[in-house]
Order: sequence, then C-alpha cells, then structure tokens
Amino acid sequence: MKNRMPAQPPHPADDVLDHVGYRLKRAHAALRAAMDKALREHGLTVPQYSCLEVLAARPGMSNADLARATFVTRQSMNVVMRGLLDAGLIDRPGTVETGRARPTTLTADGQRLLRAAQESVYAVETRMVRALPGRRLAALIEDLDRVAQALDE
Amino acid sequence: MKNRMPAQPPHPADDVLDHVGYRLKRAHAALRAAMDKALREHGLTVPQYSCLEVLAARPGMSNADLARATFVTRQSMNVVMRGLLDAGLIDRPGTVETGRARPTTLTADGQRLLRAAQESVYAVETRMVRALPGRRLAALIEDLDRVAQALDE
DNA sequence: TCGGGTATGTCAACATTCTGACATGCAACC
DNA sequence: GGTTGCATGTCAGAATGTTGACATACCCGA
Repeated sequence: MKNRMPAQPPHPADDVLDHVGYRLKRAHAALRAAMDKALREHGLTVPQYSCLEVLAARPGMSNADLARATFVTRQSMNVVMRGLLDAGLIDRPGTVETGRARPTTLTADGQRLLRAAQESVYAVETRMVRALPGRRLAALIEDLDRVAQALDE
Repeated sequence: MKNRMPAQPPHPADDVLDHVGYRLKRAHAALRAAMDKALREHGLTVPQYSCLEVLAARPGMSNADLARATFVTRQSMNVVMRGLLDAGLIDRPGTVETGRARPTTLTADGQRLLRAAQESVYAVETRMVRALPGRRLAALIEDLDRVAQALDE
C-alpha cells in the first residue's frame, strides 16, 4: 500500500524505519529466510543446523551449552536434540561419571549431513560477504559484537 | 562448559562462531532480549510495539502492510492486531468503500502508550549507538541494508 | 558435615508463529 | 461480460518457542 523508498526515505531522520534496530531486525529476517530455504533441501531446520554446526566446532558440549550458543532456552534445545538423536545425527552417553551434563558429539551421519548442508549455507554467507564493499566485513563484525556486548550488560 | 573468548578465539578463522551470520544472530538476540525487558513494564510485547511504532510512522497501513513491515506473516500480525484492538490501542473501520484492506490508526490511548514505551526503547537504542566508535553508525546501517538486499533476491 | 548457591536435564502448560486453506475483492486482459 | 491473476482477511491445525516448576548434582563456606 505505502511505497517503500529505502534509499531516500521521505521522512525525517527520526523515522523508526531508519533506526539501527529496525535494520538489524531486517537483515536478520533476511538471513533467516535465506538459510531456511537453503536448509530445506537437506531436511534440516535452522535450529537443527545451528546445533550441528556448533557441535562440530566444539565437540562435547552439553545441552545447556548448546542452548546458550544458539540463543534459545535449554528446553527448546532439548526438543531439537531429541529430533537429532532420533535421526541418528548426534550421540550422547546415557550416563556420565560426574555431574549431570552429558557431552554430545556428531555421528558419522551427522558429519556427512552437516558437510552437505554447509555447502548451501556457506553459499548464502558468501552472498552476504560479497555485498559488502571493500574491507568492511571486519568492521561490520566488530560493530555487531560491540552492539551485542552493550546490550547484554 | 567450554570457555568463551570472543576477543581472541583459540580457533581457526573458519570457525562458525566467527562468521557474520552468527554475529548477526547474536546481536539480534541481544536486541530482542533488551527490548523485551524494556517493554515488559509497559505491558507490551516486541511485535505489539513494532506494530504501534510502524503505525505511528505510516498511519493507515493495512494488516498485510504491517506484516511485511515487521517481517511476520499476515496471520501472525492478525493475532497481534486483535490484541491491540481489544486493548483499545488501535482502531480500524469495520467496512471500507473499496477493496478488502482496512486502514488502521492509533487511538489516543495507543499514542500515549507508544510515547511512554518509546522512552524505554530509545534508551536501548542509545546504548547500541553509544557502543559504536566514531562515525561508524552510518556505515553499520548501510552494511546491514546491503546484506538484507543481497539476501532478499 | 551440612546448608546455601548454582547449574543441569526434563516435564508440563502456555504463547507465539507458521503452513495450509478458503472466500472475497480488484484489475487486466480477451 | 467473463475469466484469469493477484492481494487481502481470516479460520484451523501444526510446529516451535517460552515460562514455570521440580529433582538432581556439584561447589563452597560455616
């Protein structure tokens, strides 16, 4: 209905649609949609892929660790892991010598599927990076980290 | 369990946690949590606030317009609007002369509540902006827009 | 040794959001 | 006029996520 003019908005600078938070939300929504589409052909959801990916980089993480790393609650990660366990993509000892946290690892199937999915997802990431002019990638990452840190405390 | 060292990760550069997508997700999660906390005292959720905010900047938007502007489906925005209608914060004509799209506007109560909520939310946004060194804000916004555009097509 | 304090895994209830579907309304084109 | 295409609003069901709660397990100081 209303026309969108992202390049030259016909509004004062304090328009909501010009705020950083809105742009951040917009970029995140676009990334989420692109990843969702890329992962569909591999039969994975974004949380499932995130779990596998983090697990490949940091083998032996517990359920609570994975929840924190992927920004969801322990309970949500619990159902994600149940799905991955049923699919035989991850493995976890039934009991552990000390504590309650059980270390999780990728199975051979999990590693295979992850490698296949990574090709699709990394293509998405490449599209992102190529859209950035010059050496702005490092600056963008640094700024995102500063923002996250400022908001966390 | 694993120690986090965001400044100097003890891993190769191709670690997932170093990717742009991960940092984007992380920053968005932090923003979402901060806004959630700021809005709780006003009795608003983030989608509800987004709806009011966009509606203040672009009065007369339809349900589908608002859904697109806030990156949710029409169906989701429908239930958000139902809550705002029941709370008397927005208003919408029962019928319209032409078409199906009904223009929505803020009520006086909606404008009052939005103004109060904006103070809390803008404080969050200020925290974000202050965390950015020098004149990097404009560059960050521009980069986020480029990323979103590259992923949308 | 024995409490607090904290972290974990999991269950249940609730909310939020999505996908699928359908009816309605308009425009364009034959 | 009729039909095709597209956008909108809304219903129903399923998937996904959350908060709240509880039992368990470690750590640490009194």
